[in-house]
Parts: sequence; C-alpha cells; structure tokens
Amino acid sequence: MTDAVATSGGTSSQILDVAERLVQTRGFNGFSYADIAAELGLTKATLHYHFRTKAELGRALVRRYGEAFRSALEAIDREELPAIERLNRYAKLYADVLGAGRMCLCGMLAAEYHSIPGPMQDELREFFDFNEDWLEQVVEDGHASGTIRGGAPAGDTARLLLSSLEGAMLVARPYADITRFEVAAARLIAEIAAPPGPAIGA
Amino acid sequence: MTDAVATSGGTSSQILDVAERLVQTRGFNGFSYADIAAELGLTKATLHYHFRTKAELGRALVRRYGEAFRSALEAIDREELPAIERLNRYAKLYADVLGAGRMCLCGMLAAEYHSIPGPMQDELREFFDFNEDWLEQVVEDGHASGTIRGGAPAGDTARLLLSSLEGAMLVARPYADITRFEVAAARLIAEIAAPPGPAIGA
DNA sequence: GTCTATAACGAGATAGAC
DNA sequence: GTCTATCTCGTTATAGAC
Repeated sequence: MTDAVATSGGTSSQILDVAERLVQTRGFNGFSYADIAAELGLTKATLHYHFRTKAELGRALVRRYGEAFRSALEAIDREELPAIERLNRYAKLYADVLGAGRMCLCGMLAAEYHSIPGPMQDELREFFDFNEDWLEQVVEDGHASGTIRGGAPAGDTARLLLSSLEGAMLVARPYADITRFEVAAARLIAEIAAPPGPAIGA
Repeated sequence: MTDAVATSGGTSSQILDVAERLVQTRGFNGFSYADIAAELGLTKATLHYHFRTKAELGRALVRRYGEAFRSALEAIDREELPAIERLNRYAKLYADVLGAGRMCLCGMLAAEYHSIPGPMQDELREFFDFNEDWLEQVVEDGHASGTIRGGAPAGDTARLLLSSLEGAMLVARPYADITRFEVAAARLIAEIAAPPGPAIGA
C-alpha cells in the first residue's frame, strides 16, 4: 500500500505516457530521448535508467498499449451488447484516439515496420492478431444472430474491419477531421450488417 | 533529342528513385542522405547539389509520385472500362506497390504527417484530394449505370475506398502478405457493388 | 556536376557523483 | 532515482577545389 499511488504515477509510466503520445503523433523515428526529458523536466540519463535503450522503451510502449486495448475490449464484452453495437464501440475506441490528435500506436508502427527493432515488430503482430481474433468472434456472433451478413469467412470480415478503420484514421490525419473517420466507420459497419428485413418487393 | 535519354536516367531522378523506396519502406524520418549516397556511389554533397535540403527532396518526391499516379489513372480512364473494373484496376495499383514490399508513399507520409515539412503536407493533401475526386467520378458512373449501390453520397464512398485500401496496405505490411490486401480489396469492392440482379425470391 | 573537408548540431548511450 | 559530464556516432548542410 505504501507505494501504490506512487507506482501509478511513477516516473516510468510518465515516461511511457509522453513517449506514447510522441510515437502516435510523430512516429518512432520522429522523437528522441531529449524530447521526453525536456517535457518531464528530467535528463536523458534518467530515461536510460528506466528504459536502458530506445528499443526497450518502444517494446514497453507496444506492450502497454496492447494491454490497455485488451482491457477496453473486455469491458465491451462485459456489456453483452449485440454484435453491431460492439463494432460501433470498437470504432469509438479509434475515434477517441483520433479525436486526441493521435494515430493508433500500432497503425503508426505498422507504417514504420521495417525500421523498428525486432522485439517491437513481434509485439506489433500480436496486437493485430488479438484484435482480429476479437473482431472475428464478434462477426461470428453476428452471423449466428443474423445481424451480420454471411457469405464471407468471419476472419476475412474481421481483417477488413481492422484494416479499414486503421486506414480511415490514417487518411483523416492530414485533414484533422474526425468526421471523415466517423462517416467511413459508420458506412463500413453498415455494409457489413445484414439488411434490416426480408425487404421483399421493396 | 540529345539529352532525352540522359534526362530520364539522370542523377536527380536516380536520387528520387532511391529516396522514394526508402521513404516507402522506412519513412521520411527513417533514412538519411548518407543512405542514398552510399547506394548510388555518390557523396552527400552531390545530393545537396540536386536537392538543397531534405525538405525539398521530400516535396519533389510527393510531387513526382502524384504525377505518376495521375498518369496511371488517366491510363485507366482511356480504357473506358465499367466502373467496378476501374475500381479493380485502382486496387491493383496499390497491390503492385505492396508487392514490391512498399507502403504507398502518401499513406506513409500521412502517418508521419505531423513531423514532415509544411510543403510536403500541402502536396500530400493534394494527392488524396485528386484520388478522391477520381474515385468519386467512378462511383458516380457506377451509380448511373446501376453497377454501384446508391444510398450514400459518391464522395463518402470514394473516401471509404481510398482509406480502406490505404489501411489494407498498412496492416498487410507486418505480415508481408499481399493476399491480406487482395482479399480485403476484393471484399470491399464487392460490398460497394450493386447486387447482380433483383434476386426476388432468392 | 562531383568531389574533399568540415562545420554545427542532435542522436543514443555510459560512467560515476550525489 | 536523478544528476553532471562525456563519448561516439550520425545527421543536415556548406565552402571551396577540381
């Protein structure tokens, strides 16, 4: 209990907070230890005490981001919502990141994939894998309940959703326009959804 | 005629060729003049003779890439294909880039948007704008001929297509799997397309 | 148009005092 | 756990010879 509060607001997590924002806005190759140190009023040496190398810091970033995302998805699951509504919640996670002026951390790193350290690459694929797994489960539930159109493998639909949402974030950036994302996301989910009824003779 | 061949293979365009590949694989912040110089057997000073600053080089890159894309789209137009087939050709342009192990230059720069020079940002938005305009025209033609589902503004559909294709490229990178892109692209275009027939009683 | 040489600065990283 | 000081290297960019 003595250091419970200190841990949550500790230097390491402060460093991760700043680094995370810098990666999401400028990319992993677009910031330096000096940037973080200046912002936190620390020295570069102090940063190296907490994260011996930049590669190690990067790996910690992706891991923490993945864990936060996992928690968010579990929170959605606990609400036991219809499949389509779960997809809307998922898209909302992205919209919130974009609204903060950021790119998805892992979308950013996917772009930089060939210039980031190996350990980060591994964590990155894990992130996409479990996102696709979660989405695939949602799509399968939608198939079972008839709210998501069948005809294509659930895994393919999951990948289409993930990659399209990442792309909508990406292209919205130069326009600083969250509406671009929201319209694309809503449209995408609507295309995935099964038509409201038989609509015979409509 | 004297320097027509020399121009096409001139030092400046060789520099742009190498720089383009480096940006598409490593990002604008992921390479240096030294990388280009080493690859071409030149010195950094020579590079600065052709492109005084890295920002200037970057701007030339985006401009040339945009012009090449414009030409490619005009070539598609000249074939006078049905709307859906034009979309398939458009997706093929992306697939070819991905097949070369590269990310779309402008998708990459969209990720790095907040850390690239202003002139590059301007060229970048121009690229997306004319791509969206071209796609919007195709979608409108599809509406008119009944091959693309109506109900949503053509501009929104154009943006969905552009951003989803960029995203599909992005996420395919960590897996070095062009099939991921092709499946997503085919699925996307299929969702956009109008159903084959009235399908009453189907 | 390309070179050598170098300036001027920033990067990641370490040693050792406090 | 944070500091000062420093190292080594890489970065963009320029001056001036060829």
